[in-house]
Amino acid sequence: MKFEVVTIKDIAQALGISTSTVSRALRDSYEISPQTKQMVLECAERLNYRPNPIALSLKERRSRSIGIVVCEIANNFFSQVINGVESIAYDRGYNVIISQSRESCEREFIDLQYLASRSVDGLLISLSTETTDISQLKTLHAKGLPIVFFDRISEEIDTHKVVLDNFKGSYDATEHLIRNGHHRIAVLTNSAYLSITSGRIAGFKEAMHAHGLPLDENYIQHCAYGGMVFEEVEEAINRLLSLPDKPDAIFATSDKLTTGTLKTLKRRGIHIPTDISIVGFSNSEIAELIGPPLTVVRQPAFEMGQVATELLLRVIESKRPVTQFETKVLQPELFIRESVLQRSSS
Amino acid sequence: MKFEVVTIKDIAQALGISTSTVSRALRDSYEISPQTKQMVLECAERLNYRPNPIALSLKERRSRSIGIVVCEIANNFFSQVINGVESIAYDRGYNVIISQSRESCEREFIDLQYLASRSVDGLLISLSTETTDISQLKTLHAKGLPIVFFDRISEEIDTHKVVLDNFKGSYDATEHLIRNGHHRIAVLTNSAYLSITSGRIAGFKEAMHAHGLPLDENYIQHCAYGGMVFEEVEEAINRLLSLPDKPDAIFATSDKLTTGTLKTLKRRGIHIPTDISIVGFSNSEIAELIGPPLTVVRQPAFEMGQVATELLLRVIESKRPVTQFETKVLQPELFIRESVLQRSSS
DNA sequence: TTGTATGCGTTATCAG
DNA sequence: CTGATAACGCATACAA
Repeated sequence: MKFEVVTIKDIAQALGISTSTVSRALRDSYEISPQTKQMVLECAERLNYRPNPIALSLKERRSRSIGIVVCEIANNFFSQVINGVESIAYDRGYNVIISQSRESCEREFIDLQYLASRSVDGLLISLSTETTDISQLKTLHAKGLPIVFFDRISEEIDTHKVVLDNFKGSYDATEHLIRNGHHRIAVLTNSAYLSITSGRIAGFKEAMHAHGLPLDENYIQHCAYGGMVFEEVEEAINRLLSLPDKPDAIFATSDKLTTGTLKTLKRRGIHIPTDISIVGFSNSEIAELIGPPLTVVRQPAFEMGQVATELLLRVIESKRPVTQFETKVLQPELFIRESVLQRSSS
Repeated sequence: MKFEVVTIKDIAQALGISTSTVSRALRDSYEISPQTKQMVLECAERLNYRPNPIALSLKERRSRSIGIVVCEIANNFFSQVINGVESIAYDRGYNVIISQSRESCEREFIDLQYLASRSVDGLLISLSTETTDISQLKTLHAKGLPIVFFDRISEEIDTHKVVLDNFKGSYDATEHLIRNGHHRIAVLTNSAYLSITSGRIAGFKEAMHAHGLPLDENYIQHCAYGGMVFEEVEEAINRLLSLPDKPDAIFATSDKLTTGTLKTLKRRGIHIPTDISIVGFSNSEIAELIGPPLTVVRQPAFEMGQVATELLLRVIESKRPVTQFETKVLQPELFIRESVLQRSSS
């Protein structure tokens, strides 16, 4: 009951020639006569022949496919990255195999194992929140698997990286709040172990410092699962709102955290920006649809996917082992909208 | 520079036994002595042996992977479906290969070709808006590839199908608007060629009819790309709002169309529900975050993915060709919220 | 209980 | 110019 497929052998048989001749004719080898080529091509067309990539992969030890591991595809930032990846990969004849870690290092481990065994020619990865041990990636990389990190990177592996200027994104967002008269700015951010977190916190702190504002560590809340679990956001916000000196603005440092913040505030009946001002990293349409259109830090996700893929394919297709690696830094953009209350500036 | 992998041969060599013995030991065959098994297993562990699925696929003509084609992953409905699919597939030892058609039949064609050549053991598909010719799918199905349609199906192929009760979803949504005193209800819907569209329109019409309300075809607007192109939604809404007898409510029949509607209204400064009431199919959080939380028809997307996968695996793993196919109908749920203005009922 | 030989679809090498 | 053969990694029918 398996479905029969036309192979090179069928063509050979139909034409009474050898498989090697067929193979060469199909690959347009110079050592095949025009007539034979013609004949084979026609027959292949007629029988609706399709080369079997599995057999090819086995033989060539390459699959013309690249793997991408993200924490979640139901996240605008990552789905935009994937679109960017596909836009480049398809043009270059590569297929993209998508895996989600769902922020679990266990799932990430399984995904990687699968992709590796699936003979992907290269790997794009943005680490899961949980990941602390990247020995598996190191092993794969050491074995020669080209890897490009994007967004959530690891410094422990020397390879191409594509990141956002997290510091600047946060600095700008924070400064925007400060300029509008906010002093008690809270930050909702990812696990401190994620590469993106430190830059984002540093940008925030630096902006506060530059404007002579005090820092209160209670105003910095981490969400272990980056907001994938809604309750953690809710609890973090609740902690912030029950501080003796309640914040007058919240800065959420990721798409998911921004959404979670909005959801929590909505549920609690807290109005933006009259009750509290909000700014967040966000690539989703939500930002535009929320009460007053939300001021957001927009990440060039599509471009990040493209750049990462370009780098990866460059490594994959280079003859010699690549030893010089770059870290590309992309610039986020602050879209200023009405979600920040303009107070009398101090 | 390719990365060397441990094969069954390496184990055999290391142990001075034959590859077949190793193979059998690894598969825990009854004809291998416990000592040998032990030895092989230990050695495999030590050498970090990983079976090569490519070789397996080639040999067994199966890949233990299933393909899923959706129009877009950046769509909550579909990403939830995918999560449902993965939840079942992983437990049963199958991997899921995700493809997006981006509502283009050309991309869909390429995706299918890829998945088929990739020897997926089965296929889950929700057709693209553009697709009218399903001969490729028919061919694949005729060749024995198990296929399960979900959401956007085709009646032209006799196989398992999982759909939503589109009629009921629309009927309920429309009736909810009517009960709140709305008479001039407009519908924003997908291409008439999509399987889901007719049921959704029929449910709307039937509700209107049951409540003795007149039908005006001008109130029914189709979006050729189902809202994937924002402009088409904008234009459709503009057409509706410039009708001599402006609608007092809009019913959007898909996640994407609901979002597009909200975005357009926001941009035009039209307020919900004071200026116009809105109800829509939606699985995204947006519904909860929008101005007044939006009344929505929620589709059991995760469940749909699960059910479709169960059916597909049943076909894949059945020994005899399956001839009896079912069509499962899942029930949507109407979440009533404040997005509909309560008028004095007529 | 274990080893040998064959084939899955393809291409590369080596002979003609 | 074309054909036979081996090899990619694995499982299995057959032999021992």
